[in-house]
Amino acid sequence: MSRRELTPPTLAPKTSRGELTRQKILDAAEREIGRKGFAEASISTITAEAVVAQGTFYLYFRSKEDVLRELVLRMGRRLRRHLTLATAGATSRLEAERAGLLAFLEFARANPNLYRVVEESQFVDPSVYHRYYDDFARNYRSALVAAEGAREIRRGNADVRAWALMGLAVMLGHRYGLWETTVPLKPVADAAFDMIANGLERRDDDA
Amino acid sequence: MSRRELTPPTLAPKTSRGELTRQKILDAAEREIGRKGFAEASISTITAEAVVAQGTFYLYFRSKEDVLRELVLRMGRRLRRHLTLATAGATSRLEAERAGLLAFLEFARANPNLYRVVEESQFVDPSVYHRYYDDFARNYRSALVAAEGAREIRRGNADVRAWALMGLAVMLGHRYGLWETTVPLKPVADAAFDMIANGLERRDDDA
DNA sequence: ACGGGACATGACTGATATGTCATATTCATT
DNA sequence: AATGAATATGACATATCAGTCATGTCCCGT
Repeated sequence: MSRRELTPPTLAPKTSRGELTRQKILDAAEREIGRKGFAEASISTITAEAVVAQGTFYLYFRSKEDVLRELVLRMGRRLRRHLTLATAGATSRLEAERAGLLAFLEFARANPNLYRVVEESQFVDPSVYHRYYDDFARNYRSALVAAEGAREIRRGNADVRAWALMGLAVMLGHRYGLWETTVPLKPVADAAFDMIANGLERRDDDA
Repeated sequence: MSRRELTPPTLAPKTSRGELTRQKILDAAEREIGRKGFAEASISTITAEAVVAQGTFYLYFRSKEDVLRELVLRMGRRLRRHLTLATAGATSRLEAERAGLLAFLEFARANPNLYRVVEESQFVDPSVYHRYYDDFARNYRSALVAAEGAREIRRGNADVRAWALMGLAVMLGHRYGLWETTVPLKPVADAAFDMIANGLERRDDDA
């Protein structure tokens, strides 16, 4: 499809009016792609939804792929902010884990379109998708390593753990955030957290 | 795109020659879609890869979506067989868990194309994707419930656990099966299993 | 060895979407 | 109120692709 990366002809808006239009297009794209998927959402659908002309699109984006990349970054920023706020009061790594998991599920349910857009980016531009998760994984990893150092959690492979925990959250977000949109999220997060914290293996404490 | 479901004109092959051609097309589609993604893989690309004429495609499939559905089913069958064999010798649920996880990662690394096809089905036909995971989840759930009954594992929400474990495996399969294709899988599976079985929380046993 | 159902071909049509471009409008600045 | 840079328009040329169809080949059963 699009090959060259050199010389962005216009791209970044120079006035607040331009910035506003760019945002309108991004918002429309989020809705359109989230609803109908990347393939079905055409540039003309998006610009119609944004109430701008087709040509206007190419003032700010080089292609449909380009918008999607931008949307993945947007999702990363928003989710990060949301999780930071949600885990701010946590007094330990495990408390942060419990709160973060619930917050993630709530975020997924509140932002189904963005959620789908990120998942779809995997097939449109694997490198942004990769980077998206890598960023989260890096943070996650450091948090786990720190908690190990503070003797809050058992020692283990922090990398594998970080990715495993992300996968767990993503699937639950899918299932209970996008599919089963009515079941209460708290019990789900609690049940998952129980497994994360205590494991499946039976011990002597419980009957 | 395609709307009506009634009256399949030909579809199912009546001779072994036909069945062979159908398989050639399915194999080609698996490679093409796995490599280039659903959008980029055109019918003509697929038939070229399969070395049959374009029209032949429509003897056995109604659309590109149709092939994808078939490929998801194929993945389900193959993976199920693989996991059944891998966990056959396990003497407990947790042993099955450990073996199954490793087997899954190995399967993902050995079948990257099928793996991607399944993930992409999510955006082409959410219902098959949903069903695919639902089938696995149902089995998983019963296994967990049975293990609870046999007092092998702690009691808990089997549904949430099943989906959480699937998500964990899927993400690790992605990361260590498709992205990091050289790191040994055994340690990854072991590390993940350790978290699943024992949890993150520190206990009195370990120093 | 021939009749007929199954299978196979590939050129062609219609529909749709992308990205361009000549032209028009806005608006801050002078 | 004139200027020009930034922004906006929408018709259109171009490309691509899905699905059809008239025609032809294979091969089993008799």
